Amino acid sequence: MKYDYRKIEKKWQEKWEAQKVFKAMDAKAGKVAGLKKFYGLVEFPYPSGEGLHVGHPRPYTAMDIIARKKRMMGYNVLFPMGFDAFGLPTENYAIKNKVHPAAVTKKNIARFTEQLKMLGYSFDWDRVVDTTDPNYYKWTQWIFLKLYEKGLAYKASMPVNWCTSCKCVLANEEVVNGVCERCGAEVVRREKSQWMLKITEYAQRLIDDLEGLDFIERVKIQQKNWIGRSTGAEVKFETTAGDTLRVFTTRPDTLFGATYMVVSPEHELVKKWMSLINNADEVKAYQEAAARKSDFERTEMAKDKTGVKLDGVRAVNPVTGNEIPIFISDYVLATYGTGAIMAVPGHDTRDWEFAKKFGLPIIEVVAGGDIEKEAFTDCDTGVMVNSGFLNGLSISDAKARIIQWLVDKGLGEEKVNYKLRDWVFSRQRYWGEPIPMIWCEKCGWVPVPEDQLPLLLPDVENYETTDTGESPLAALTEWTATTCPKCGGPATRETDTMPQWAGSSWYFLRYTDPHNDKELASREELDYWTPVDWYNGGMEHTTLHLLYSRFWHKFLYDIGVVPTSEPYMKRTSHGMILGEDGQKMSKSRGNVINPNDIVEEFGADTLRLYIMFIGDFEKTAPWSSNAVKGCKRFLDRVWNLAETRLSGSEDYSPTNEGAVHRAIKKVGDDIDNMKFNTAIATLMALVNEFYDKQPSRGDIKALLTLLSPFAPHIAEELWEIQGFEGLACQAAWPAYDESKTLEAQREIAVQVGGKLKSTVTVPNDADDETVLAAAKADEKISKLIAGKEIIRTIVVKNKLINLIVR
RNA sequence: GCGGAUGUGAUGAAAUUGGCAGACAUGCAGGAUUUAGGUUCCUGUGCCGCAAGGCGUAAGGGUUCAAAUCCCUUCAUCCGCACCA
Repeated sequence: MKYDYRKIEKKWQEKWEAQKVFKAMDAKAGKVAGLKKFYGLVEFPYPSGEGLHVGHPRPYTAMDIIARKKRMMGYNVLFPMGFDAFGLPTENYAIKNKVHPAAVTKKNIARFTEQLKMLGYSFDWDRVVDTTDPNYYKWTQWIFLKLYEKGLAYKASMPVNWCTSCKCVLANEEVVNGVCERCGAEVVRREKSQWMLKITEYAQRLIDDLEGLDFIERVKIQQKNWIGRSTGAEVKFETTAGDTLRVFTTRPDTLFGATYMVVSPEHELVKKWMSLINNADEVKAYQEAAARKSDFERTEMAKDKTGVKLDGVRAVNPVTGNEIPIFISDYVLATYGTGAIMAVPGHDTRDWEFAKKFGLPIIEVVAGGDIEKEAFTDCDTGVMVNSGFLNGLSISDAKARIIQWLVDKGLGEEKVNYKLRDWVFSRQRYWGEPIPMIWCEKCGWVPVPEDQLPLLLPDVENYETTDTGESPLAALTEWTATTCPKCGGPATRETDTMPQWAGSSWYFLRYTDPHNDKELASREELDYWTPVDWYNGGMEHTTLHLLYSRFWHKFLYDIGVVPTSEPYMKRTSHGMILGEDGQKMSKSRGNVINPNDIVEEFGADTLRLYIMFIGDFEKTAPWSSNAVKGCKRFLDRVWNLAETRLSGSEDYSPTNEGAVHRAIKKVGDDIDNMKFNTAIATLMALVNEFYDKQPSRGDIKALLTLLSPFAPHIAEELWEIQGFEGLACQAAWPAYDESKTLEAQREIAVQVGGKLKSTVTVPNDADDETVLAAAKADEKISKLIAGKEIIRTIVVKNKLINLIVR
């Protein structure tokens, strides 16, 4: 009989579904059954119109293998799937084709579901979550109201990132190299009134709590870098205008070397000082030029420092008492620190460049470098000079000393600063969760009462965005016009919607209790299932979704909704799949691989196997059509071994026993460590072994059990042919006997003077004397050491012997 | 510039963490069976050499009985952040 993967795969997918084999038990049932729980999570996809990409199966198959193994080990496993369906591509498609985004979404989800089922994933399909479902986004809105209630959501007018193509604002995290993360269009700065979430309030906890988590190191590092904690001091400088200019510095020790100051072009004090400034026209021109530039342009110009001196206002260095000039310049960012710096050209590269260009004095306050040539920025060596009471101190002592001095004089304090900024949370688009807020002239912003949630997204005629920076919802006057929940007077609704990242910030909680209409999930289910034991997802979400969802989770923990302060115990990340040409897959390059084609030609089991065999799970890997064939060939070989029912007992055969035990150990360990490629190599080697030495019925049973997480359909079919009990996917994961994994005879490498010269075979765990005797008896070795004295012998048990001769 | 990685056959990659480099697969070569062909099964395949043997993990140096693995220098590639005070 032929290995008819089309028939087999469909047959078993239907059986699994009909029998609800992968349904997770709820908390109560799980506790009654006395099972340990395992919550394995993959990032739910955005259901795009293109359908499943070949990149999707990599993380999904990996976690599917892990989930399947956990079930076989007797865990109550929650392995859910859902759809992150709000977002721009669907909206843009809807605009272009004059259909409702909800209809497009429905169609896309149906397609994705079909494709995911085609690959045989063991998702619990009864728990599907769709972020655009009002029963779901009701709770997304509810969380927003809670954030507002606790003062963590606020509306503020500020310069924000504006995507010129999407025509909406972007969060900081969504701007990559000055362009829009999603569409690649230019991002410019616009002053807009936006809903903001105070993620900065959680900055320190988001860093600190990484400590106890089993996240891959690069995720931790990237999050820490993004949050960007730095410690230093805030220092107050009096100005001749009679006010105070505050700066943040990480080098308060260099205060004596501050010879001028720089404020960002947007700094509020500049407006205040304008009447005192003699060169106001020049200053204004510089401000306008800066405002016109995009962030990208501003950084591009960075190499060449520009700026204008504020003629008429000066600051006073608090330690020296000297009056020093103030400049405005692009190189100081309005959004970091206080938007102003004290410039220490002797010990900061940027200040040094600026001082050179403008002919400002450069004073050495830390000895050890040559400030004539360049700024001396080393913080570890060097001794304070030209610094009054700091002279002779080390940098770290000087920091402590000056901070104490500043505190005593009321001129400053120790300060921690973060690069992280608050999360811009409004989008001027249609296809997102409406922000449940109402503007009342009398009462200000008033939240939509909880019992009126969900605030449904109304139907509109036209989803087209406007360049005015308003959401399409703004045109719906009959929807926006409402009454104030507080005073009953006329009021208008907020017309912006939430960003794509809102729905995904808590979806993993909903999976634990997806049909609950009383709360976002019951506390019992949350207590049982959370935190997520293992979450795999893309590196590109490290400073977006992953950070946002940790923030929301911490907030929900603080208000007592969830039982843990962190959502995910373990985070791993997969590498990207490139095209055969080694380039990123894209339609324009024509190197896109469609999973449907592979399944059609080779079957889902082959695709699953190949995508895991392709290489190190964490690394990017190019697609190879040839290697796919190799995996199909392997499954054909498996099929040939077991296509007719074997007779005999279910014991391992004496000849294969060692290999089987070794395979059980290796495959199990490899799955736990996501080394799927070597796990599959082990299975291939085992099959090769079985071609050499006739396997018993028990050998085949072991093979099918180990294979079933990787290639579940063929394993199930052969399991049935062999007449083994139940389903392969419900079989117990086999145990191995350590003593049986060892071979009776060992081949030992024999080195002379550290170079491999021969090998000898000795019994397992042979003692040093036996090995030495065997080595000396070896023909090649005896020749080599003849007439020489062995001055040293090194034996590594079961591995090698090294003879040092003279 | 800062931070993080990575560099092994023709190709994708292994190497129990300092102990026989190249498992497993692809490709290629030869053979067998079958015979109209992305069939199956053997065998070979790091490089030089007829061989004995020698040389090999980006390059160079070091530590060690022993280095792909540890240390130093250099080069290359990738990723993240980027005037962050």
